[in-house]
Amino acid sequence: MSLQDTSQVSNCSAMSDVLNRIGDKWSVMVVGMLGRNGTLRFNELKRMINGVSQRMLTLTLRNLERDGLVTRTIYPEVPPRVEYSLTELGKTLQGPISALWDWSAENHFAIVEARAIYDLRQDATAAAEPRKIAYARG
Amino acid sequence: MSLQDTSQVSNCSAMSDVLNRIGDKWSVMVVGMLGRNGTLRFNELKRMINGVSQRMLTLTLRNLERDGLVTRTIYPEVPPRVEYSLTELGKTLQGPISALWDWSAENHFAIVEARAIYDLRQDATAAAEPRKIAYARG
DNA sequence: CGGTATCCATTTGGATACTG
DNA sequence: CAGTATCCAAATGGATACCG
Repeated sequence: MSLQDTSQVSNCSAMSDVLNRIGDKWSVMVVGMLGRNGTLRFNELKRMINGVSQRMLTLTLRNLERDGLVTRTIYPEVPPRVEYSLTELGKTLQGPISALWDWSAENHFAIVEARAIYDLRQDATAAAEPRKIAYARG
Repeated sequence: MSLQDTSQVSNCSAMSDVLNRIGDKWSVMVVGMLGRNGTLRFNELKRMINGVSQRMLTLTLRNLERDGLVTRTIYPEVPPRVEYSLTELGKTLQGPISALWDWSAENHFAIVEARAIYDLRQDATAAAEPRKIAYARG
């Protein structure tokens, strides 16, 4: 099976399944952070990932652990310490995620701009229309 | 500003914003399909993307159009024909998306496997535990 | 510190019916 | 063909309180 073959319509369900996990915002953030920093504690991650709630971070980490992308190490101390890092599999995901991250950094402004233009157009055409539904059943 | 600099904590909100759009399943699928096939009609996309509803495909395409990633061309015929393709900006997203797609194809099985193992462990430890809550308020 | 449990508002998205 | 509109069930996720 050649490598180029991945461009076929097949694997659509695999992609779909994978995306359900790593396609979500928090997962990408966690992998990104762990990729850069190697090992992080729960609250370190929480502080670094802007806006994540404790609940969501916990869920995200559990799912990543379940999928074999992240390891969780508990140190039985008081107060407890739990450290997270990427597995070997998780590290291979770093490349694709980084690419996405870089793309975001490079093109975020273009997107924001495109949105503004699109919205202006919508407003303009909406205003140009002769008031759509009024008078119905009058 | 050097390219390596994107590895800083900054751009977290840009990434977050971008992920809200392209991090969702259907968007990735649409960009993937349009990237491969160049130009596609609405129902062609619908048939190629397994499981997408008409509603979701419409919403996804509108959002991608709004973000400047996809163009929408209407041909005033009967029956109507509407064609979608990637913009230049959209094409630059192809690289990152392809990388993710290839990664999915390569590692899907490893993930499924990891899940199975994780779930087995959970079941095992659950069974090993001495019945957690019972007798409370007895 | 690193969680879990519960509640509840909001969002999401499929199903269905209708339209130019 | 390519949508739009509406309804409604289910999933999502924040807030809060409590625990080892």
